Amino acid sequence: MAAKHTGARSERSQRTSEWLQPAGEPRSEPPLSRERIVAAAVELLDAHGVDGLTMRRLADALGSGVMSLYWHVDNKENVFDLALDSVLEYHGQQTAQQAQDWRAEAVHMLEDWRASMLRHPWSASLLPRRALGPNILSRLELLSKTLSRAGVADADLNVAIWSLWNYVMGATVTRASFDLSDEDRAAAQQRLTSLSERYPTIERSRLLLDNDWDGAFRQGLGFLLDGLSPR
Amino acid sequence: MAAKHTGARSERSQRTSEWLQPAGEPRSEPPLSRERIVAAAVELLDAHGVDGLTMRRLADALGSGVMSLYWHVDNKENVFDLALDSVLEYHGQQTAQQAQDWRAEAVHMLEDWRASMLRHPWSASLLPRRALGPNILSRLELLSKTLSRAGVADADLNVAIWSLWNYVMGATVTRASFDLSDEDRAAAQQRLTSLSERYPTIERSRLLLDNDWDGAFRQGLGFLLDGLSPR
DNA sequence: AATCCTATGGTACGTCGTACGAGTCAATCG
DNA sequence: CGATTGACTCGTACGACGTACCATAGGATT
Repeated sequence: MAAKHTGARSERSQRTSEWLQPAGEPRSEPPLSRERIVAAAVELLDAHGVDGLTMRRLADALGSGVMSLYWHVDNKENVFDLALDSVLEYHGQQTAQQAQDWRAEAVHMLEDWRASMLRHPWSASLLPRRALGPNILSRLELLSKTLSRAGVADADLNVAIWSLWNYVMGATVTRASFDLSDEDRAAAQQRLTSLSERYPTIERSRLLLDNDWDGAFRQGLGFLLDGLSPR
Repeated sequence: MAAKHTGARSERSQRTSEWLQPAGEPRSEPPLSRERIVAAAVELLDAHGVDGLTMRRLADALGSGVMSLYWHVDNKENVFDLALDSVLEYHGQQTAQQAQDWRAEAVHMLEDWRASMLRHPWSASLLPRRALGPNILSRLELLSKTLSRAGVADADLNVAIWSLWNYVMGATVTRASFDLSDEDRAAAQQRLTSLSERYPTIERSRLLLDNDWDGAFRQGLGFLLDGLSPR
């Protein structure tokens, strides 16, 4: 509701008179904008995780006052929403061979999706709490079109879409949570060995130690697509 | 590390002398314990969501001082861990016919899993950030045994487990996030209609309006198991 | 009687999100 | 030209949070 804005105002007056520059501050800050705020937020989230993003830190990183942010953004939740969606944009090149190999196209989009989120592990833990942003909807739309073109029956379409979505979401969320556990790598290792007697089967198959996440993702996706393919 | 405890001390002295009871306070609070704390935390989470759980509120609900909690619990993160794991316990009855119908057994466990989490929607948004608790590992162990018994090749076993896990996780996380969006039901509705031109395919298939979540989950799970089944 | 362990909780500190309102500056209008 | 308006910035302050620190009390052990 609030925060109307145009993004006009190209550059600032650049500090003409010297008599108020408090100290050596060579920064010529561009004006605030929703875009700059979101970019800085993503940077902070990448660097310090979900808990590392505070409005004060964000303002510091932008060289502005804290409350100035609230002109461009509703509140902190809104920052999370925008940061998440900004990270999920898809630049899928529409090659001419898209129609002939629907399966490759779907796999490509879904792998890109997963990769985008793993580049920003905080995004996975944010997703469950936020509504669907435009970039997510775009991907669902594209997936829907692709499957439809592939010959999936209309009656099965929604189930197919959700199945693929669920698979990607789950894989990403799981993988990201493993990434985040660097703080207690030692504890995890110890827990694994201490529990090997209690969970013999998954210990034997080395379920938690298997590091070929990408391969497992691709292979499982293949199985799922097998199940979904029109027979 | 801290917070050793026995859980001994069965009941308190029940307030014998009246001369210090400040006012009509008919509560005979049992002593604190990790179990009571976790139970109260789950209750608060159910009622007020993730952000509604604070240590002060938790202490109030238990009729104790805030800092007393820290004797039994390391910190707030620890409370989240315990609450999450407590909600994921599985009471799978080991019927005799388990060996013959591995597929039904897997489906049963996975649907119970999903149902448990949907009973406590906050659990889905918590999962991505926390390590694997014992109850999660138990379920993975059971799933592993079941699939192994079903004849899934050892080489495919981990992929199969993760695929199913991912599917359930994704489905649950997605579903729970839809549940949580009751605060902006109006906004969502408006967004849907306003965006119907931009996303024609998913609008036409009514992807976001389809309310048969349970059916879609079961059906998609079927597809996935089809793909995973040894041929 | 002295000591120790378990358990409770009051006070206080630093940090958080953000409401409020005063400030600056350019554009517009009379 | 001065007055007004609207976009934008930000200092101050408030209430709520997690939790470190420390004082306390009572039962068990010595």
